[in-house]
Amino acid sequence: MGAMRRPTMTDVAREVGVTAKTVSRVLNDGPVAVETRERVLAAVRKLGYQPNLMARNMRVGARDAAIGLVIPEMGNPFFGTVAGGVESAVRARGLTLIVGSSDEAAGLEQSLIATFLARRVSALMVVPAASSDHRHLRSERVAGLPIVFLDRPSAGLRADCVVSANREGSRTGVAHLIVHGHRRIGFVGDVPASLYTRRERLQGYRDALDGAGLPYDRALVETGHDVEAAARATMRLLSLADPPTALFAGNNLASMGAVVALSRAGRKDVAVVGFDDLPLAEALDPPLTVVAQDPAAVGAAAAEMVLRRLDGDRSRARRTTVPTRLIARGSGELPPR
Amino acid sequence: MGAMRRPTMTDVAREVGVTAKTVSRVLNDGPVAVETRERVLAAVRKLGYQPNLMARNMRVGARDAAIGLVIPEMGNPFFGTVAGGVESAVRARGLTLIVGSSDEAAGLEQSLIATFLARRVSALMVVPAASSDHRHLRSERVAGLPIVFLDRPSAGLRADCVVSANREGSRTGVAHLIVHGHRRIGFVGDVPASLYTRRERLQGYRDALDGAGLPYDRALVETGHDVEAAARATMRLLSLADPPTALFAGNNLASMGAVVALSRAGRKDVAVVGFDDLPLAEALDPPLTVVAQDPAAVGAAAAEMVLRRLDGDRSRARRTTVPTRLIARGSGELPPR
DNA sequence: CCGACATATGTCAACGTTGACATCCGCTGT
DNA sequence: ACAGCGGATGTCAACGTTGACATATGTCGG
Repeated sequence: MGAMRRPTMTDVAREVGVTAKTVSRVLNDGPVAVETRERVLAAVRKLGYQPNLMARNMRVGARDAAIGLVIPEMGNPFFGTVAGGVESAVRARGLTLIVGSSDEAAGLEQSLIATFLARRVSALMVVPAASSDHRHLRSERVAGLPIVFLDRPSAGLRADCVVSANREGSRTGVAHLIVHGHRRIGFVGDVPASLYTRRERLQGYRDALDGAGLPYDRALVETGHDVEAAARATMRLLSLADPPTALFAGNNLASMGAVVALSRAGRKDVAVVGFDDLPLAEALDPPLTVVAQDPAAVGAAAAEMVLRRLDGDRSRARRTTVPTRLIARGSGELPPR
Repeated sequence: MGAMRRPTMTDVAREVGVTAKTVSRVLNDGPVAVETRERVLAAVRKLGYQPNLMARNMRVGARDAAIGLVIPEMGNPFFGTVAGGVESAVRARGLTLIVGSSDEAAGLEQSLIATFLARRVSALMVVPAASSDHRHLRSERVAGLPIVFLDRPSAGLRADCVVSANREGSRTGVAHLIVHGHRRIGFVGDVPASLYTRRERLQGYRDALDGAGLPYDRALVETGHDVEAAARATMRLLSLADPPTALFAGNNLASMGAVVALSRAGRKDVAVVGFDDLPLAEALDPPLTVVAQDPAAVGAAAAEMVLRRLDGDRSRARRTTVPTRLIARGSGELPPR
């Protein structure tokens, strides 16, 4: 018994002695005699028949009951949680979510989007890669395909988008450090500098400094995309001639890097506030104060938006902002020095 | 200009004044006059034509150039990293990975697999949900569809599978605690108790006890699937009449739970070894000793296996074990009491 | 007992693409 | 001049499914 062809409707039909159309009707709840229906179903089970969704979708011209989501990295729990939020919302409607990772590269993102489109997904959700451009999606939008961007807005395309309150959240976090007496506050941010979230959060940092009449010192702004790079960035800040007494970390990896670096350096006196919560934040010494995002809520909000669009909502593109929340645990309340 | 139909090959052909077949040839590098090719490509760009993969795949009868991966949870960085490992390996071959989450439910897993099959993926990779059964996939296997299981073996199906060295790794981790003088060691494990990784790791724990002639005390085995549940499990262990002096945590969430609980209880004297590394392990106080898995390697190994099968390898189903590595950082070397 | 009508099933074509094969053209060599 | 050839393009059918429409069979009222 070699590798055999997957059975088709016609095979099932032949087995029962009817036409493919009758099988089709059985499977689509059309009008079929009870007895026939049962024989067809029996044959379906016997042959292990599974309808070919591709052929079906092609015929009915419908889009696929799947929604494509593109995220920059699979391994980063932030995006994983976002995807989880999207999935539960989407699943509740009987739709399937298929996820792919762009590896933060515009080229991969575009080809991933192309394969999703070629698969005729019924909607597209995208966390844009750092330097991507979405002009190429204009024709899709015109053709009525719902497209929603998450965490970062689109470039070159008016479209729905759901983001965290980056600037406001950062301002609050940095202001918190200022209230506790800090005047030199380092910023450990994501890379590249052009990244939307990084720009917004840096802007919030500057807002807070401005609000307190403190100067903006470029020497206090460092960068690193992964944990180790962020740790090195932190070390550079600490070894400045006039080092910061507090750090603001611009995302989860930067927070980890800062925490790791301080721990290696044995510095428990440096105040830290991180953007985005960490699962072990409370177990650190001192426990980490954070500006918590709600990644699952970002995903869920974006999914709701997509579902509304699928239901025919044709209103203007809207930007939704998911609030952040300051959670004071200790590291952000340390006094200077 | 309303929502318009997506252009087909025929539309492009009409635009240029040739047949659809010629357009097809241009797009598939068939023999076409240079000048014709250029005019066709121009029309393709002008109309924003994108080939319909569904129709194409149906015609050529080929399976889709996509591989389906089912994981139990999107938000858990362990599975995210596994998926990342799979994706880089698969992408290197020009294949697309589509990921879905079963939410650790056998029913969802099965329907997710069904939608992948209906989309004619060319291979299936599955991290089985806790209590799933894969007999229903037998016909697919016979039909030559590569199926590889990750992290946990399949139930009711002989198939390739890639797992971590769970039992051996746990044995090593627990033996490490024993070497440092501990005789009462708590086990904080995953739930349900029937979960493969949980069983294997518990078995490794018992192996180590046996090896040292220590008794197995069921009161020392506690359980919790998420961080908070694991923290409560840890508290229960600590409040026993004859509490453990060390803890072995059976996965990343259990480790976090244990760490959080100890931190809340202000107990820095309890030794801990966790299965699976955590990004902040070294920044904890004391730094966390772990039996590190290599989730990306698990994903990569499974992907290699799938690619071999796709290349026609018809040899017997094989089980690959990815080794673990003990990383002593401090928490596992604390003395009893 | 006939026409109207409902129910069960069949026939055919079409969805967008490509494989198999046919045709058309211009060029070569003799 | 013409067979022979190779390159460019066209024609047709088929992939598996379902919509539109046709046909067969039975049921009922008058």
